[in-house]
Amino acid sequence: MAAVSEHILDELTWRGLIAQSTDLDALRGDLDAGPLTLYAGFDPSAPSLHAGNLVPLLMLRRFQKAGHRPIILAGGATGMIGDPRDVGERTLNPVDTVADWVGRIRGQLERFVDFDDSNGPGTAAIVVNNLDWTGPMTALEFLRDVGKHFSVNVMLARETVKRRLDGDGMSYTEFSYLLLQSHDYLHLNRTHGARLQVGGSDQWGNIVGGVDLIRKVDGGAAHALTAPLVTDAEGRKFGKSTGGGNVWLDPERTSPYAWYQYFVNVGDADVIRYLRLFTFLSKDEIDALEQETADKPHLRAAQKRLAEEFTTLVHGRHETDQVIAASQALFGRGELDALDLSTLDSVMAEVPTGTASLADGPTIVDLLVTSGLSDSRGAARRTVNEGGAYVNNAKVPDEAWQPAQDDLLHGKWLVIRRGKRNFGGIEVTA
RNA sequence: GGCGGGUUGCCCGAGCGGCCAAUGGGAGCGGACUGUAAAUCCGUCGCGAAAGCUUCAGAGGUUCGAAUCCUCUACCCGCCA
Repeated sequence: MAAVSEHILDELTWRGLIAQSTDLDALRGDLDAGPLTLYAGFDPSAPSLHAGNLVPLLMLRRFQKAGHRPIILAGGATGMIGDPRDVGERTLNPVDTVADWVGRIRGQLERFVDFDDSNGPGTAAIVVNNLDWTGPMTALEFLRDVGKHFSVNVMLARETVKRRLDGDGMSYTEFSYLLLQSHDYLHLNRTHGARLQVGGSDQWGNIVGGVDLIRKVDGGAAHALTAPLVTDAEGRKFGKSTGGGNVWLDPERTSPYAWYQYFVNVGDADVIRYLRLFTFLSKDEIDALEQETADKPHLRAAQKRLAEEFTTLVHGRHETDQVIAASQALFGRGELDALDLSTLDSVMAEVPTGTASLADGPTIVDLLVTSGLSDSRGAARRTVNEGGAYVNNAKVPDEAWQPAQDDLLHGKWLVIRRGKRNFGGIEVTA
């Protein structure tokens, strides 16, 4: 606990979390006047949040720790419309799918803030769903009370809209997204006194739309603050650079072990920035890790710390201890057959596994597929022929290779590896 | 409602009756180098051991033979009403 509390805006600044904002001095004044209510919205565009969503979510958490009140908005209404993106018109998701996803995401969101006043009086978080106030609204109300305040001229000037008009075009539905989100801000401003909305920088236009609406309709002053979109040093969208696909919060989609491994593998050029964005470590701690990365990069101290902190935040301390132990067992210098059975069992619990029987005479190709390390037998054969297949850390160069009783660790496990760092297991049954 | 253009593998994008499982790029994957990093280089990249099988929005059809031609359906784009 820092003795002298740093101003939240100063902290966000050194963390690199402020991309765009309305008048920061005015915001600072409001923040200093007492607990400020702020919100961020999360649309159910998938059945789970992914790592990138955590930037604004943790931002709410940071504000709460600084004595302010966060509102988490689950986009049950906006999720049925879809925020326009550059690549083209979205396909509408079925209503019951959206409802299902809202429920799942809401459960994930709730884990990152406190719902009591443990961070100070008036800081208890609340969760809302914009479907609750958007759903009952009639089309006429929407057009008269909300639509009337928006100039199509201005809307057409938005970057995303311009790009879309140059490309595939855009439906009226997506074009209207801005109005829904703007109305959310107005609603939360009226009902909960929300005076700040935060989000990723891609949300800037939507957020400012709400600020303008509040001013026009109620004459109120509200603030906007966005965080930069997280990309790696190559400018690639965060979460897309390793293994393809997103890094999900849902442990069924991205196991805690995979999550940990993803962050252990972050490049030197990104790791310090990620520490600032995704952890609550102090500036001094991060600076020290930066120095260590510069001096002894091979130790990967910053990566390990990032992975540990971030995994703990998302999956809890217990899971994190498990995956760290598993990672050490698999990537450490020790021999796999030196692991005792209970350790090996718990390591295998963290990686993808399958079962096989020696009586069936499985080959290395079968093992790669049933462990889940290879998508198809063809891919598995390729891996073997490329010299990327290992059993118990010994290279298997022949696709016809079959395990023998002697190969089993503790009489039951085969540790399969594809490439340098993809581990899986086979539990051998009689 | 009318006319015209489009829908290709994870993404972008060639192909325009056989030589197409389908050029090219990106991503992904494996190897070398290293530090479970980056950059670079090499290889690979529908399923199948193979014969072969299933793909080019969907459904039919023409043909010895279709991603390529015809018909209908869905969706997208543009112009006109």
